[in-house]
Amino acid sequence: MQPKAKKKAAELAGELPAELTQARRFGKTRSAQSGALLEDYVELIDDLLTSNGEARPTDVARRLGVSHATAIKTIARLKRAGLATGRPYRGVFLTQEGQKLAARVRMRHRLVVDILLALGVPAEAAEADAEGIEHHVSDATLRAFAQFLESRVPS
Amino acid sequence: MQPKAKKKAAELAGELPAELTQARRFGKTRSAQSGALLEDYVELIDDLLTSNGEARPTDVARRLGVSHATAIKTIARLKRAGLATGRPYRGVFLTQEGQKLAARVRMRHRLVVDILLALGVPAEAAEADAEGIEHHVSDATLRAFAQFLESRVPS
DNA sequence: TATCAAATGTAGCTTTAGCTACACTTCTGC
DNA sequence: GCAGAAGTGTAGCTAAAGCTACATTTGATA
Ligand SMILES: [Mn+2]
Ligand SMILES: [Mn+2]
Ligand SMILES: [Mn+2]
Ligand SMILES: [Mn+2]
Repeated sequence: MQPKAKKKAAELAGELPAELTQARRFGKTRSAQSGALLEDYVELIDDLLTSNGEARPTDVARRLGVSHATAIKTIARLKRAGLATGRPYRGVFLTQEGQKLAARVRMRHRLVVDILLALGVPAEAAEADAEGIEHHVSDATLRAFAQFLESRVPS
Repeated sequence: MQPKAKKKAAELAGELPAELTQARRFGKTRSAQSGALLEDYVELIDDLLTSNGEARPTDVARRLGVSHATAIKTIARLKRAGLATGRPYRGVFLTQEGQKLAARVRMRHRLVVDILLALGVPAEAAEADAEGIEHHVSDATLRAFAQFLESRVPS
């Protein structure tokens, strides 16, 4: 049904099929995406705990721009995932694991914003785009970003 | 329930509430994400049409690493959105709108990969991360990327 | 031309993420 | 101490994106 001549040649040459490579990349993107929401929640809850001493579902909801019912359901998912704790009507807290994740996520967020600014992206666009981009930056890419920023003349 | 003194001062100073700004950013990220899958499908279908002359659901599925049933359902969504056409058992094609989107998406994808490479990200990480990052790059950021690459010494 | 493998499509299930509407606590102010 | 507002939680809906299992169509080939 399809011409296979070239494909066979490539496989014989030891390359792994391009389709598999592409499928693996898309798969990585999908799993990064499935963690993105939890990352944002954890980062935000940590912010609220630091600045307010408490993190209430309503505050989380307002900052994210979703209904409080949605926020509460996602917070339940955080608890199931072992990232958060808290008793009914008593606010949300982070487990140790949640705190570790929050720290990593915040660091990565800052680094992404800094890179965008260094590339000349306007401040508001940098902040807005970083909110989505951050979840798709691998460790290897993160290292490259850090090194690039270090190697710059600091202002 | 919360101390409001500082907040009121900021509002009186003419700043719009930080919560709203943050909520708007998260909202942008959510809508970018909801378009991401369609963008990848359209780009991939265009690839297949160019290289094979046809785009079959099975090929789309294999390249994306999902089941053919999933691919078919998403392709139905593309048709509903006016991006694709095609009759049962006869392959998928792109509408004019779909072709225009594919062109934009491919250009943006290349630019993101190029920027990552320019920043010293290893090739495979650049390709993999770009697959997710691309969907969160605004026009303003895209312009900054293009300008940054132009202003480089070309090798 | 009849067969049969591959491709395509359909059905039905799960999880996630959003919403509105309603019910129940908590806490503040009087 | 109580009333009412604010916050929290639950129920029930939709749509997306994934899956497996099964049914149907196409088309290559014997
Ligand atoms: Mn984010
Ligand atoms: Mn963030
Ligand atoms: Mn992509
Ligand atoms: Mn792409």
